[in-house]
Amino acid sequence: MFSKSCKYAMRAVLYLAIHSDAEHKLGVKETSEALEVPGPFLAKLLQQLSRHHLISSTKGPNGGFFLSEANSKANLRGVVESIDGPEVFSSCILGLPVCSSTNPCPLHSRALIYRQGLLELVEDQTIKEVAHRVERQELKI
Amino acid sequence: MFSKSCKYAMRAVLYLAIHSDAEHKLGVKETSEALEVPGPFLAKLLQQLSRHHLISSTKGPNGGFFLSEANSKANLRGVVESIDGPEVFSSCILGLPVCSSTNPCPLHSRALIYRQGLLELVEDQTIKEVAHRVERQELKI
DNA sequence: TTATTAAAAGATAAAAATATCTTTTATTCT
DNA sequence: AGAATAAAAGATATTTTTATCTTTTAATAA
Repeated sequence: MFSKSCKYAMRAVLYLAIHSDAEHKLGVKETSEALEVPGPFLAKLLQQLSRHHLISSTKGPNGGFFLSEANSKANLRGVVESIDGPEVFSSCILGLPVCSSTNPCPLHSRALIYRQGLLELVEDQTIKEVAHRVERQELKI
Repeated sequence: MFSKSCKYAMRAVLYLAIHSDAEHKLGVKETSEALEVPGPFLAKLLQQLSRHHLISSTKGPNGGFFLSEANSKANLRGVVESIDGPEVFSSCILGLPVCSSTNPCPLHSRALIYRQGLLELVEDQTIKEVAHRVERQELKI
């Protein structure tokens, strides 16, 4: 499914959505400890997300990572595509290099449906909305 | 999604379903060349499938891999679970070690739906049925 | 029963993903 | 301006996955 990196990234983004804003930034250390993921590795992922403008960051004292208003109004699709690449939503389920409706693998049409579900999963709610649900329902991330 | 190994395995099983039976067994070489996958690597996968009785094999002259009638009446789920493990259909989409309906991650309920689709994809037709479609519609594998 | 064939098993290697460590750069505060 | 802080960037290490190679075992056929 999604790579370990991608899962770390999604969880980190949700954590930032809940615990950070432009006035309260979070360091890698706090975030990685809260999520129990390797700190230096998460740092790389957050840097990558920041470069792609999916999260925000500043250096120096009181600096750190955070979600801007704009960031939190986006959905998780961008995060997934930034880490695992856009192909996760389109690549052939049998791994064929070319597989399309005109030239399909035997599972193609069914795979389309399943894949649509996957896309909706990360696309039909904003990060902010997911984060709110986590808070209201005390969900784990 | 599925690992490269798993994709190779599914394609090989379909290839065997089409081109082999108890009287016409196929060697690793022919199969790997037809599918353009690394031979020694495919050999390992086929051995594993054979150990799990998802495909059949015999040694010696005229030996090789093939699908028995029983093998081809099964579906692809067993193949996937044999290679990637049963967790592919149940593990948390965010990678949380525990994630259930009583203790869900924020994407849990939606992930259930998508995952159901994935399961149906490999479960609701027999290998034989898929193979027939490949032949009738000249699909690639 | 001997030679041959092909899978099974075991050992090794290469590549990719995951994880860590060090140095540099930007920012803030004193 | 200088010290401190934290991300950015770069280099390195470990683990897992993917791939290959060699030896052994089982089966067939001559």
